[in-house]
Amino acid sequence: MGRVSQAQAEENRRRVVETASRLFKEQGGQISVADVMKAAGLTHGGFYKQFASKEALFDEATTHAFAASVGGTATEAASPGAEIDAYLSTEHRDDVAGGCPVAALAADIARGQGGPAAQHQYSEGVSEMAQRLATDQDDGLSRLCTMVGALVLARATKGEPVSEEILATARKALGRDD
Amino acid sequence: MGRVSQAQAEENRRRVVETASRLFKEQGGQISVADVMKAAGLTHGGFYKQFASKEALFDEATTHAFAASVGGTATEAASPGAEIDAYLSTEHRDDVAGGCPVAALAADIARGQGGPAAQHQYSEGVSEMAQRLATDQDDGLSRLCTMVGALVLARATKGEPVSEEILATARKALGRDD
DNA sequence: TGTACATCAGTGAACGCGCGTTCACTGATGTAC
DNA sequence: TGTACATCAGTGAACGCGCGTTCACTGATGTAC
Repeated sequence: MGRVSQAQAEENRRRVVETASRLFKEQGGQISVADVMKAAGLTHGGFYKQFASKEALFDEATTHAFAASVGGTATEAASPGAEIDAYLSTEHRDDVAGGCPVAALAADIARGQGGPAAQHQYSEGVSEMAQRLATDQDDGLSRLCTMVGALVLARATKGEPVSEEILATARKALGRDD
Repeated sequence: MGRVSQAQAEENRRRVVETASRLFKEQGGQISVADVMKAAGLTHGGFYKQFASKEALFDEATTHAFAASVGGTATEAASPGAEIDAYLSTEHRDDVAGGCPVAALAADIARGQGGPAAQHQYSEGVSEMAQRLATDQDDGLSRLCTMVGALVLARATKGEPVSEEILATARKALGRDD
């Protein structure tokens, strides 16, 4: 399998970043380069033709995750209230790979996975999301805390009854009725 | 260094669990058995004389972390309000190893680090902490979501101005003035 | 447009390293008498 | 109480394995003429 067209190479690269974005959210920095490449349909040998290091991939994956999040499900919601309902649904709880990067990447970012670039990217993402959630009475940050906290806790307690309780209570606290 | 007294052995074991509890909270499952043992002042060879596996240590460390949390700083607070202030302080943000296990272990528990026992333990811890935070108007779960979310986000954004903003906003949302 | 050749994305094997785990050994501890 | 011996917590070296990363090689792509 010799050289590949520039267009193909770019598409492969994009697919690697997108795959990495999903797998890093789902499994964190412990996912291996080989696993990411395999999931993207490639072998791991070519990885360093496209990326300087695993950390560099994490940085790009973080950027991608936030870009996809802003353009994705979150914004498509009909109303701000519907966005909250979607965020605090069992579907979102169960879809870590496709879900909110703020919630999924928090631990890895806090532990320094991916350089300062990723951390800054993350902080920007937090601020932007807070702005999107802002109302007349609230700057959005405290609503974001409740939403992220609820999602993180619901995921960690998944399988126990309290998991659904958490989502329901948070919805209520944010003005969505049961 | 031959055999050691039963009392000494028990104390060593306790120290390993306590050290592991701190290091797992701080660095998650990626901390190595050798690092934990070294931090406890032992060599890694003896580890399997005391524990069945790294996962078994994680389970015990989780139990220990919750026990220490209930008996620790959290409860010593003069009032429920003071507890919230302590929880949402920069000191707590910066002391992951000594801090709340609900916030620090969420990601690892969600990713299945440590068996079902650890996850159940964790869920119990969540419920207990929620009860402790309950008021007349609130069952405590939504307050817990806000607190955990704020702490997790403040840690992930540490070093950026938004980190302190998050803590302050959450304090305000929970009825603590600036 | 056609031909000759340089480029380089992707492959697959290999590297050093640190991991979780195992094991032969040590010698102070605990115990049987 | 004292002695002889079995126990076993801890040591340090070793194990197989998977990791991040490197590299020689391939051969279709891109380009110079």
